[in-house]
Amino acid sequence: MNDGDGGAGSTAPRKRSDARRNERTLLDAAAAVFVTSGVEAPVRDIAARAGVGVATIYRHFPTRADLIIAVYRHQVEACAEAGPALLESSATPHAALERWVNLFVDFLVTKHGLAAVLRSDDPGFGALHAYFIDRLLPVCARLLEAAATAGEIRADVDAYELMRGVGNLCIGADNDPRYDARRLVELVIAGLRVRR
Amino acid sequence: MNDGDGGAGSTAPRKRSDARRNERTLLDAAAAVFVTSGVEAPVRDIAARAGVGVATIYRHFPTRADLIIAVYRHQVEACAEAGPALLESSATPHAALERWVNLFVDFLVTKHGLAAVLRSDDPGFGALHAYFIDRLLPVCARLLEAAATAGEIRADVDAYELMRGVGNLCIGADNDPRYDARRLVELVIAGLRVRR
DNA sequence: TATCGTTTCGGAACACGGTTCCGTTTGCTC
DNA sequence: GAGCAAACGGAACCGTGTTCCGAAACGATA
Repeated sequence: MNDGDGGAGSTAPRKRSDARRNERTLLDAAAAVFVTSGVEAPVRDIAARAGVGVATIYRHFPTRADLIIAVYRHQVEACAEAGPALLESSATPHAALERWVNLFVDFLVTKHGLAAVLRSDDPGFGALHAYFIDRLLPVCARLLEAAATAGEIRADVDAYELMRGVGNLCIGADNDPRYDARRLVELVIAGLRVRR
Repeated sequence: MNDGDGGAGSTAPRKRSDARRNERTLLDAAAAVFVTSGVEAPVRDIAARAGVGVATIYRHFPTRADLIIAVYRHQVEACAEAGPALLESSATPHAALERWVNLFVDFLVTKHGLAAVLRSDDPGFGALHAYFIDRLLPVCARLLEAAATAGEIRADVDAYELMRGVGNLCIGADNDPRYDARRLVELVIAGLRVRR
């Protein structure tokens, strides 16, 4: 949470320089390994890539979830911020919702194995699940609400359920040419529409 | 495939009695353990429950997928056979499709962890994936085709993609009270309908 | 029923990945 | 430069899947 150099200037003891350097190195290494081997790549691989010992990973990122969060934080933030922007720039709330969901799906399917781990009941990934929910659920809820208010979609859809469902649909969407998650998600979005 | 007592009387050397007994015992034990601990329960747990050594499991079921298949074969068969029956007994092909998909979903969500393993890219589960596809895909395709012919749904939906999507939606549907896979699947089915 | 060859068994051993521990090193402060 | 705390690295530990091999059980034969 606190990287040691910014902060509110309160009780942050500023980390040692090698610690900060390693943290950065680890993030880069993890990002690289995630691209080639997926987010479930062995910890040792990431450590080797970064040229550090495995314990250093655990020291900086107590759970694997923390590491994944740190690696993708920027992109998740961008996705979260895109919500309101899309709502403003789109012709209709439904269009905004659709575009936002596509953004989310594109993010998930390009990160090998991320969707699979997002819903994992493994307590080790609880933090990851929580982060995504905390950050994106309100955005999704806002879009849903706007579309429902505009009478474009059913009012009985729960944002959590939708996000969870979309996340699930993205699982394994890489490495299977016969399966296109985007099409299925599109089907769900179509199912949301009120029948006229 | 061949349990050693039936067969075409060709080259089946009839297995030893203890082997047959253990196979049955293992199936029962696995079924029991799957109910309480899910299909990803440790091999040792299943062996212990059956009162046999771990090697005995591997001897009878070379991969975990083979064991899972054997345990659920009856139910999968029943699901497959329900397809044509529903098509005949339902008012419309679309109704039959909906009911069949619900059957499939009910099956998946009541088997802890099965959906998660069904789509797994782990080669060890390839046989499981293949079995489900082999057995159920034609049934699903038939229902889709009938509904499409009747003009009730889009004609551009691929059966594989639908099954895969439905399977994905069922992942983790147990142990999360906020997530109801049935509702999401319903949304997909609704999305299939042609807009009038 | 006693013997023997073969099948099957059981558990130890191995492989592999996550996680923790501890002696050593490094950076910071004085 | 000395002292101290933070941080490090890699060995060790643990749980799980998988394989190996000596022992036991089976069933045919005499």
